[in-house]
Amino acid sequence: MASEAIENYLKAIYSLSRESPTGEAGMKSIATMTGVTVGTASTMVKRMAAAKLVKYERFGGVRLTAKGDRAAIDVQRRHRLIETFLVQTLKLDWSIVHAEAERLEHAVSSAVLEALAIHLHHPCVDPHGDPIPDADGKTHVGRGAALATFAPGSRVRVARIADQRPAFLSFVAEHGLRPGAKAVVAATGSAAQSITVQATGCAAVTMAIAAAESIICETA
Amino acid sequence: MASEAIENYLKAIYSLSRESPTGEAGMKSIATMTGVTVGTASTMVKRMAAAKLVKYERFGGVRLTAKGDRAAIDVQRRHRLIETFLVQTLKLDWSIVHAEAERLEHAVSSAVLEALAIHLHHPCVDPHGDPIPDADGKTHVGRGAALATFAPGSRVRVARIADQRPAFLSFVAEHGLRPGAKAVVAATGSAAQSITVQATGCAAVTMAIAAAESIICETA
DNA sequence: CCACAAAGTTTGACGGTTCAAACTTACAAG
DNA sequence: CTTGTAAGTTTGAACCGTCAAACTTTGTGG
Repeated sequence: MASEAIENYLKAIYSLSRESPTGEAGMKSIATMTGVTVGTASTMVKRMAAAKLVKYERFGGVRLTAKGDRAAIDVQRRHRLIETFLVQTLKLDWSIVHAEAERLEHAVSSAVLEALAIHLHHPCVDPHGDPIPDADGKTHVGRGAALATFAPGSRVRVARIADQRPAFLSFVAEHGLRPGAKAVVAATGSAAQSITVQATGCAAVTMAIAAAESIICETA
Repeated sequence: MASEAIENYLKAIYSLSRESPTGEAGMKSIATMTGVTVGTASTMVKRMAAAKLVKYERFGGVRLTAKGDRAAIDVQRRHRLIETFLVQTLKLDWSIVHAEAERLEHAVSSAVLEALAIHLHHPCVDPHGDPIPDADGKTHVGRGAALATFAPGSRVRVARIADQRPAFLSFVAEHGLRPGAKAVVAATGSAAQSITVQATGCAAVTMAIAAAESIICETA
């Protein structure tokens, strides 16, 4: 249906508008996220508007239509199921599957996708703890807050890592902070903008508050 | 490396030149096989020649270079491993996996491909019995002759089905003639251009000699 | 309220892949 | 040896996705 390029714009607009207070995405950020110049993003968004995937007006923000939203969620389902498959079935490393899934997500038909879902027993989160929308596009929302918000002494369970960069994922895994792991917040140094945390069975690690923003936890 | 389009031309030229006495492919057949006009094929072959993937001169036949040959075999390996995966791991139907693999073969990286090979225990034939080249591009050749060439009374083992059309594959499967199955040639009607064969545990079936050309067997 | 920076738009161009249609070559049959 | 046909080539145009660069709008600090 939508071309590979369009699917990438959909993903970008989806995630940008999700974390914007206005619920709209700007051209600059769309361009940055898709790795393209602002002019290109502008051109493509206009094309997407013609295809009724987004709504926007000149110099105003970009917002997905219901159709665009559904399409974006579809891509997300494909992406996350593929990541799960790559880690679980093919035993590929957690830290690299994001890039691989990025290429494959545009090539899986829905027949293959559903067979994949069956093979994996309909998982509801991917290896990073991100929720996988079901075939109807509904997502089972997980609660949780950034590790940065917990007070010293808190016992937490890691739910999700909200940063796909391989180096960060390797760092996190190395210190035992994968989704599902239990940990204790040892100390928070507000002066040093840092937080120290110890996962069960691992050495304590100190990281910047900014990094801890990407580690989503629940009270254990 | 090579674009998706180019990979498709490579596959076409590879298989056409393989079954041509001269070892060369014609523009018309390349165009037909890739589903494109002759003019387009001509244009693209010229481009491939510039990229040293094929050798050809105006109004002469097209032949793969060593580099093109290697690239074509690579695509074939990807295609066949994916087909095997779709049938074996995802339990998709034998008769439809060809089309699915056609879309996926351009999106699997070599990391994913090798992980797939390991997961499948390095199979050497795909679900149709076609040999899967190894990572170095070497193919373990299987002997065998068309079912059409066996005399009445011959006991055979089906080795390979050399026709990917879903209807044909369904027909073959329905009569128990999947790769690996044992069968007996009951009769050959040279006047009716037909052959009757019975797979172990199935009813006998009569088909045209032309159809039996696509069923490759070995003496059992 | 003005000027300037940041964001957004437009335009012209390019590479890749495709088509239709006009044209050329090769070759076999008479 | 001519000629008709099948095969092949070329050309001009289109669409997609992209860029660079010129331009316009918005909104904010002084």
